[in-house]
Amino acid sequence: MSLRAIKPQHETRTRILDAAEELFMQHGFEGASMRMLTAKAGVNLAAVNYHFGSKHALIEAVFRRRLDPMNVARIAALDRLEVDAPGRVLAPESIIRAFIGPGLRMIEDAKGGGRNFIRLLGRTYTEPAKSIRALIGHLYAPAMERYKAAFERALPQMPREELVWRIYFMFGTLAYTLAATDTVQLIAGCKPEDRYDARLLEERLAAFLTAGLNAPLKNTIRKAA
Amino acid sequence: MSLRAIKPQHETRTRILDAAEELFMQHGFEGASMRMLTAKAGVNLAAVNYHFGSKHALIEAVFRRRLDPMNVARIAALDRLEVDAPGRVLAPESIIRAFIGPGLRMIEDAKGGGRNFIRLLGRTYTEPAKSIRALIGHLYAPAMERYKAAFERALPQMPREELVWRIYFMFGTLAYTLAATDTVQLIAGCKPEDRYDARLLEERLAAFLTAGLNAPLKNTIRKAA
DNA sequence: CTATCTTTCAAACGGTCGTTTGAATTGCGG
DNA sequence: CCGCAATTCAAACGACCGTTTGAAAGATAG
Repeated sequence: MSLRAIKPQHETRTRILDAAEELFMQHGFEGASMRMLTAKAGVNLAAVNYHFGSKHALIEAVFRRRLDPMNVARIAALDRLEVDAPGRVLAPESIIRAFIGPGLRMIEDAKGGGRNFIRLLGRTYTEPAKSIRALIGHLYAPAMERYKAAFERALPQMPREELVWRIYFMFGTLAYTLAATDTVQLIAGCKPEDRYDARLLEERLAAFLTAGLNAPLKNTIRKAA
Repeated sequence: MSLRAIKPQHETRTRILDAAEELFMQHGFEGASMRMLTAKAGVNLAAVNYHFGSKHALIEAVFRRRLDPMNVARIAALDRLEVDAPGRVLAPESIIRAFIGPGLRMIEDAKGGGRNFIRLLGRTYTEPAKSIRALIGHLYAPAMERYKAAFERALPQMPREELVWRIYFMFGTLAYTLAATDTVQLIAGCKPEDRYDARLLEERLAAFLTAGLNAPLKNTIRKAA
């Protein structure tokens, strides 16, 4: 009934979340101030505290908005694998692809904030603030449990302790790869337009991680210490 | 000539560096304030600006103190490999071990700040502040060049672009592994006392990274996109 | 002991932080 | 059109930030 187009019920909330996603990624949680953030969103300084309660609650909301659906998708992908091959043992590579797929698909969302979020997420695994690490761990827990169990079923001959470490290494590689923008000059040798070709990146990652996960078990591993 | 033991020429500098190393690791560069830092070091608030000039210069000094010798050790380890096997092609695993060795050895320095530093360093690869990422990249550049060349010589049949990515993945795994303290509950299944058994960790990492680096080259990799 | 240079110290600087407040504005069912 | 609730707004709050200052204290050489 007005000149302006429909005003969504919580447009202000969304504008704040979008601005926060980008600024947290660029400057970190402490480096991005409420004044920066509300200015970018085009809302009043007090709006964050009104709609979210505090800066910390805003951080939490930024993660929940994207991470919850992403982990739902991860679990769904694993479900699909198990339904399609009932009773059979899954190939480790399939499980790896099911896990990294949703993350890489979000990176293709170039203009939307999806790419920003993925980079922010990668950063956050090594965030100093304990409360934030705890939040991330909490949001990840359900998917993590499912995948850990799937890997254990797919690799019954591997010692549990070694498997936990290898899952950990895979997780680290993924996190770091997604977090890095132009972190190290190392990547200089690669064409910029390839950096976010999710299809190519998925192939490269899947090959690397699968080989790492299936690395031969030297007898020294259990013997040492 | 006094009651107190010898007062090293720059004891204050050292105390500040040690405190900064630990607090930067715990709270991040922005989260650790000058007041925290000087209180922990037991020096006056103005001491940092007097001895280093600014907080940023202190951050730089913290990195230089440990990173320079570490990269010297890395290059020396590679030199030793090449001298011991003149003319022969190095095994990729040897190169990997030469690179991760100095980092893992520093982690064994439990009571000293070495372990703190390694964890701080792992965090910093994904640091939002551009100036800090640039500093790290700069300090790493010489060692990085040498190792990249060594991998190219050791794996002449691998496409350069794919090799760059795999080096990148290895770097990420290492960084993340060292950075993580108790980041994700994932690691819950592993005995705490094993977490920093550098010998065990080196074996696990070397096996994982070597397998990933040598992963089979699917023909899809170059074809896609 | 004196003179000179280095280092330490308490205090304050201007600025920015996250948050709160109370009034103004808006949207909407009656 | 009115009344009420939800939202926006400008302004201010106290706290903490990194840095600077100028005087006090310590070390050193003649």
